[in-house]
Amino acid sequence: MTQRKILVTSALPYANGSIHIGHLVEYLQTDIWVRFQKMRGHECRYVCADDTHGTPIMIRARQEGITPEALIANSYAEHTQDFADFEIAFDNYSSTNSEHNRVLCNEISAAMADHTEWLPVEQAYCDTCSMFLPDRFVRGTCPACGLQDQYGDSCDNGDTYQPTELLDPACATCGTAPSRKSADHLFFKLEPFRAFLQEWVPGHTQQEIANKLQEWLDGELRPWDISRPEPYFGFEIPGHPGQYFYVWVDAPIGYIGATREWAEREGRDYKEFWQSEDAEIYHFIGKDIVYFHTLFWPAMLKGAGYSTPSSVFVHGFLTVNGEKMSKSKGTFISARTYLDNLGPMYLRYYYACKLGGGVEDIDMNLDDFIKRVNSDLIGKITNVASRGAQMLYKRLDGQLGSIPKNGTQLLRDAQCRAETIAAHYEAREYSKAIVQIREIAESANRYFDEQQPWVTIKSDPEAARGVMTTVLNVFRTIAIYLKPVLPGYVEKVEALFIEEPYSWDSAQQTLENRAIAAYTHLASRIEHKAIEAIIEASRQAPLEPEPEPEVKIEPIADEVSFDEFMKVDLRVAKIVKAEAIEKANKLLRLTVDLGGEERQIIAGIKQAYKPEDLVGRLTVVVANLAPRTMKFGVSEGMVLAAGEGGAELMILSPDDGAKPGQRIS
RNA sequence: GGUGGCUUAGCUCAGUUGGUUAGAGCAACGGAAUCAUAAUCCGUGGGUCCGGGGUUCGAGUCCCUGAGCCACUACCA
Repeated sequence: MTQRKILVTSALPYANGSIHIGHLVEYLQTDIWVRFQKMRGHECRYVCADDTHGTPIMIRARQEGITPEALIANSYAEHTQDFADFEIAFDNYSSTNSEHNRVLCNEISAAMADHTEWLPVEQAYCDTCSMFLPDRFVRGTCPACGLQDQYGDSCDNGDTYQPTELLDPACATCGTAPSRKSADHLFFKLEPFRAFLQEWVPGHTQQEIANKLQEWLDGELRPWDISRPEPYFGFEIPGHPGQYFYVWVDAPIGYIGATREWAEREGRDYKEFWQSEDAEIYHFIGKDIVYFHTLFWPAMLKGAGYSTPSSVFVHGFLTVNGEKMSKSKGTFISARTYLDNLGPMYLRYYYACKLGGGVEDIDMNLDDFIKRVNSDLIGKITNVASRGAQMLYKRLDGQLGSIPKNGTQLLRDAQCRAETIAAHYEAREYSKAIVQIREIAESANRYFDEQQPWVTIKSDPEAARGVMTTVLNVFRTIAIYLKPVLPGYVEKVEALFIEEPYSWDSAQQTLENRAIAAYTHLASRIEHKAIEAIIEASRQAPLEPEPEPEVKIEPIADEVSFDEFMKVDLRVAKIVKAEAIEKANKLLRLTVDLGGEERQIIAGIKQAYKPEDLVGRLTVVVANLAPRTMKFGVSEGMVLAAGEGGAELMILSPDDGAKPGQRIS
């Protein structure tokens, strides 16, 4: 077989949070694939890095009173430790905030110069917040139709416009009127790559993904804004002080940066992988970042004269017990919490059992997790070694004999599966590989039972030795097939047989007439209490992990005079009718009594309140707000509520005694 | 509402381009075994393949339609 040269990446974890078992689906899927390729004798390099730039890192560091550099250093230490403890073996784990990466960003943007251009963008700028306001952060009146309080780029009637054309614009955060400020932004022109992408996508992504991408490719490919003005934590663009590369530019370039760092350390050239016909490049990613990896990224590489990915492998998300990971249910499990209670092999084995080559979500049912591991990995697989090796060591001097006639077929059957299993690994159909492996273990257990060596050892020890020799050779074959999934476990197997690290071809050898080492315990069952401890610890874990910070406390708005305040007419209202708007995800249609007058109000509180729970309640509404025409009718007021939105919304209630229609002042 | 995806045994999942009687593991039940850190083996039961229609000699598989769930997206004045 010719040796392939393969570069593999996993998506870069953001330096603003801990690794959790959802992330691990990807890193374990990738690690298994890489280990498999290495066992096959190919040159396969696995690189990754912390993704360190962008606004959230900047804000978080500010909150913690440390520099962004200190923040990402902490994250780096934590992430690399978690990965190492899960037996994830990177050839290099870097950081996007490295000098290598900065140099590459500059080189690549220079190489792409024909495809990029600086265009002045007049953008809203908030002096209070000292930042440019993205479209969504500006609200105002539509210049085309006069609708009030619209987003910065389009209104509900479908008119589109520039944020700067908006009448009465206001910063969505602090409410002050933004000024207009012009800044140059760097744009990457994607449209010229349409033909390339049309051709590239189908052969380099999974079918499902290609279908989805076709939607995008059928539409307009707008230029991509790839710079951000300061303040921004990232790489400043050469020759453009105060301008930074957008985080989604330097993140994927981080793949190259990590390769370059590795190459330098090893005395190699990163171009062997990134500017060569001979090498293959594979990106493992989650389905949430398909867009960046299959449109912008290949186009960027193409434009800058680099190799484009051989394939982008997309996987689904992890659910736990059939639903999204949840902090309150204790299923938001960090890598560290898991490791505090269980060894990495169990999760590696379980994910391997569940993973296929598609983009479907996988579910980790904790009950199933325990059963699957205990019955397959311990009961079936490890038991083969345990019952064979212990008897041989204790009662037959630990000496393997020859494979007897009754064992040749069994062993040959196990060995013959090598290419089938290899094909499954190659196609990332790990669950199918595991099924094969489990079948081998079953056949070995069956053989052991049929031959009854525990009986024959008394009358014909050499017959028993032959059975043990067969069973242990079969087990050894299983271990070789399992090595990409369970590297730590298989190291113990290599020690048991006193051998060098296995390659895929090792499965074709037969061990006869030689000694084995004393059997050491390979794996224990998962105890229920370990799972309970994990759940309990996850429930109590600090609420730090995933998305942005926590509760955002907005700055107090600018002072208003009493007269100005009195312009807002707040009234006690009684909700007399409430119904869900079928076609909307978040909206309820309320009818409120304002003391003799009934109004219809459309409120975005569907996810937080059931209509029937609202009927009869008193609450507070803005009564003199201009009516707003929506898709589902006119909303004649606004119900006041606090909270982050979604299900996290709390509407206001007056104390007992308030009457509908009374003014609040 | 739009787009894409999913729905097969109590649980987790296989089911090639349509082709005998729809499979596996776990769980359940019955039995055997006692070498193995309670681990094994044999057997049994268990299914409206989400519902409805259609194409076909033949549909879990293809087409239409409905429902439920998931993701992205729109609606929060």
